[in-house]
This record gives sequence, structure tokens and C-alpha cells, in this order.
Amino acid sequence: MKAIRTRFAPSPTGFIHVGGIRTALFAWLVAKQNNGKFILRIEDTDQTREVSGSIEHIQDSLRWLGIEWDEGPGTGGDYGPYVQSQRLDIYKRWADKLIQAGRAYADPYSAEEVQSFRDQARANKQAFLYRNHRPDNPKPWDGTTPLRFKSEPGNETINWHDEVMGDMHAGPEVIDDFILIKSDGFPTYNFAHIVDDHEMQISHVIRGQEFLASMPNYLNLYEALGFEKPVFATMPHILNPTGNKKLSKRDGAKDILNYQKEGYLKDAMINFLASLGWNDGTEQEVYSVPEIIDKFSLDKVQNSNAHFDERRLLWLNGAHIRELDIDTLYEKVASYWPKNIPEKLDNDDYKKRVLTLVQERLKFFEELPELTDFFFFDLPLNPELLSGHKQLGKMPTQELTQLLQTALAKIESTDFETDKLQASLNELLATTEQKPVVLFSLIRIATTQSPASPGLAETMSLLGKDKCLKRINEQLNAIG
RNA sequence: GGUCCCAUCGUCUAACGGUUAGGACACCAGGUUUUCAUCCUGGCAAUAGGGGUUCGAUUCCCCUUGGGAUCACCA
Repeated sequence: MKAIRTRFAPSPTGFIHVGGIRTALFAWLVAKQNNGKFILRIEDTDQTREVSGSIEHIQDSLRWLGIEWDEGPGTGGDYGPYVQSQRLDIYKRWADKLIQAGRAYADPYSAEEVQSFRDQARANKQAFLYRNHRPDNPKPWDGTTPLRFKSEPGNETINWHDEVMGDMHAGPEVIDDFILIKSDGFPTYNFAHIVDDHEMQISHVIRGQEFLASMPNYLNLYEALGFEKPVFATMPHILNPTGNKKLSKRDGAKDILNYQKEGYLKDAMINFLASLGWNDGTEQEVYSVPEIIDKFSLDKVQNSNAHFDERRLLWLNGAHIRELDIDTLYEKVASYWPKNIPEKLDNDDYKKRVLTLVQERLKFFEELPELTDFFFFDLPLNPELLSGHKQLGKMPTQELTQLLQTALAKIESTDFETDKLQASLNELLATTEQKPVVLFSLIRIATTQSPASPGLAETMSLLGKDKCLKRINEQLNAIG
């Protein structure tokens, strides 16, 4: 069996968003599960669009997700260089072969002339075909004008197979004399990617839907070049959440590394991306990366577009966080704790205990501070917590004071181990004849000054007796 | 406009031509002696429309509609 070699071939025009990354992911998955190689190739043939730093940025994005390439810029490999601007001589060589074979010719028209042909076709409500203007006796190509492919559309319908889309066809009228090499000496994508895929022995071309319409042209070129065709797999697009447009940078698609910054797990992101357009036919929702590698298959990839739904990603991230053991999670959240934690509390043991209490409510790491700040700081008294409370807000001040004083007395005489504290709180419930919602909310507000917290007994136990008593006293002073 | 692709709950998706059209996210209600979260239970919610083929169509075919892509010296 032929070696499986897949590639991701971005152009360095900025960051990559989820749509681009998903294409990379699927190509990587195909390579991984077949013991093949995944190649990163930079398609920088349009110098005008190049954004400096984007190659590094793309590589960082892939690395974050663990989508490691076996061959690529900086990494090396037997088929380099892996940057198209460094392969100009290779394209030139194949271009010469096409010229020799009479399958390429110099474009005699200026850009303006071609544009006027195009406008004319538009005006006539026809599709523009350059080959209708193909010169009879083109001059030899000297490299100062574009080099065009001399297509041979034939009269037959063109058929081909796509692993995702199925059996495809198109009429010969879509095949045209596209540009192989631009007047600046750089090849177009249309030419360069086919040469490179051949030279690099790519077995599966996995790419976005935007290239589907060009397939007949590519097929024609493969034949002219005498190249064996790879397996084609076309990925449907990811659309904006609400809108109906292809997800793009202009439409607010986020840099994938933003999710890393916000504290999303790479496993959750991969799980999310993979399930956007693929599923294994079972009802499983949460997958580990090895599971996805094992179960992925191109023929189960959806052939319709999908919408990007960040809420689902958020849920998936929470689900993955909950599955982490506490030590692993602790390592991952290291840079997300509140700033300026008092030295006394800034230790692994305490922070790990805090983390244990909030793990199941953590959705992404950046919300760690707001979930945990009262464990580290005495928050300013917030009167609205009481006044805005459904039950407590209606109670007379005197009653609140009395209740809190009773609680204070009981708590003072309680051992602060979680279960003893819980028992004590339960007794308090009985003696005061209060509803849990009233008594516990009051104590929680006093001890945390926060609208939400983990379980009361666990929280108080971790805070410690001194701090709890102090905070309750402060609350009493504020009310009275 | 030409060409191509696509069409199941709001969203991601299951369903050899035979299912009460399933699951998940989101949302709503209830439960787990308190909040938030988790967990559990329940609820809401879909085969775009019209024709065929068939005993039977979400599934196959055609038309319509809708969405997407493409028609660059961009990729």
C-alpha cells in the first residue's frame, strides 16, 4: 500500500481561525491513523498579501493543539524546501516541460485587456472563458508576461471522486486557460500546489470547499503533467454562528490562539472541531484525542456546511476540565490565578484545595479569579447581596442581625472540619427554625461577599475559622 | 448571470426504504436539606415545498425554493 502523506498548506496572510485549523486537523488525523506523515507547507506565492510573523503564528497554533508536522519549514524532510517561494526553480522546470509539450503559452494580453474581455462576457450574461481569446501564434514566453495553461477541455463531462463529497461531475465548459506563472515569476496556487503535491508525494489532498469549482481545471493539469492523482477530500465550510457566511477573519472569526489565552483545553478544542462535521455514528459526545485518531474516517465527514457554535465549545471545555485529575488541572491553570495573592495563601496546597472546590464549575481558565477571589482576599462588603436577595432582602434588619449573631455563636464553638461544620450548620437550621435558603445564604454572603460559592461547609472549612468569624463580624457591623 | 455543492429540532448531528424520527448543546421546569456549578428527571423543538418510484420514502428520482462556493497575474 502506498504511504499515506497528507499536508496542510496555509498561506501566511495572518492568523488561522477555526475553519482553517479544522482542515489541518482532519488532514493530520488521516495521517496519524494510517501511520502516515503530515506535512506543513507554506504557500507564499503572493508576496503582496504576506503578513510578517504569520508563519510562526500558524506554527504556534498547530503546536498548541498538538498537530505536529513530520516535515515542514524548520523541521526539514526529504522533499523540501517546504516554502513555495524557495521552490521557484522547481515550478520553472515543470513549466518548461509544459511549454515543450505545447501545453503552456505566453499570455499576450495586458491585465486591462483581459478585464475588458471579462466585462464583455458579464455584460452578455455569460461565463468568462479566457480560452475563447487564446492567441493563434503566441510568442515564446520570456518570463515577463503570465504563462498560461493550454487546456484541453474535450467534449465529455468530467467525473471524479471525492472522499467526502462523493461522485462529482462538471461540464468541460468550466475548464479554462488559467495562469501557471505570474508575470512576477511566482507560480499561482493552481499550478504550485499540484507540482508540490506531486513532488512531495502527497497521497491525500484535503482542503476547503473553495477549491471544488476548480477541480476540473486541476484534473486537466494533472493529465497534462502526467501526474498520478491523489485522493481528494473536500471539507465543507464552517459558517458564522448566526450569519450565513463562510467563517472568515473579516467576519470576526477568532484567532485560534485566543482560545488558548482564554483558557480552553486543546483537547476540548480538537473534540469540538472534529465533531463539527464528523461523528462516528454513536451517541458519544466527549472524546479524547487518541479516541478521535482511532475512530476518525473521511467518509463519515458531513458534506454540508456547519455553523460555529461557541456555546457548545464552552460546554465541551467544561466537560474536559471535569475529567482532569486535580494535579494536571493545577498545572494548566498556573497562570490564571488572581493577581497579588497574599504570600501566606500563595502555596500549592491551599490553591489546590481551592481548585478542587471550583473544578466542576470552571468552564474556561480565565474565569478562575472571579470564582475564587474570596478565598484569597477580604472582599469589600457588598450591601446589594443582601438587599437583592429573594428572601433576605425582605427581612427586617433586626431579624437578620439576630440570626447572624446566633450563627456566629454556634460557629465559634465549632470545629472547622468540613463534616463537623456541616453537622453544626444542620443543628443551627433546627434551632433557628429557618429555611436553608435563608440561613445558609446569609452565612455565605457574610463569609464570601460573593453571589456564588462552592458548598458552604467546604468553603468555610477551607477559609478557616478566624477568617470566617472576622468576616461575619464585619457583616454584623455593616448591618447594625 | 454561468458552473458546482448542499438541505433532519435554534445549533452540532443519528436513523441497510419499514423507528413513537434518536442523542448532544442551548432553553424551560423539577429534584439532589443553600447560591452558582455538577449530577439526575422531565419538557420544548426537525425531515424546506411539490411531484413521482414503491405495499411503504428522512432515505431513491425530478422540479421549485433556500443556503454555500466559484467564475483574480488570491489562495
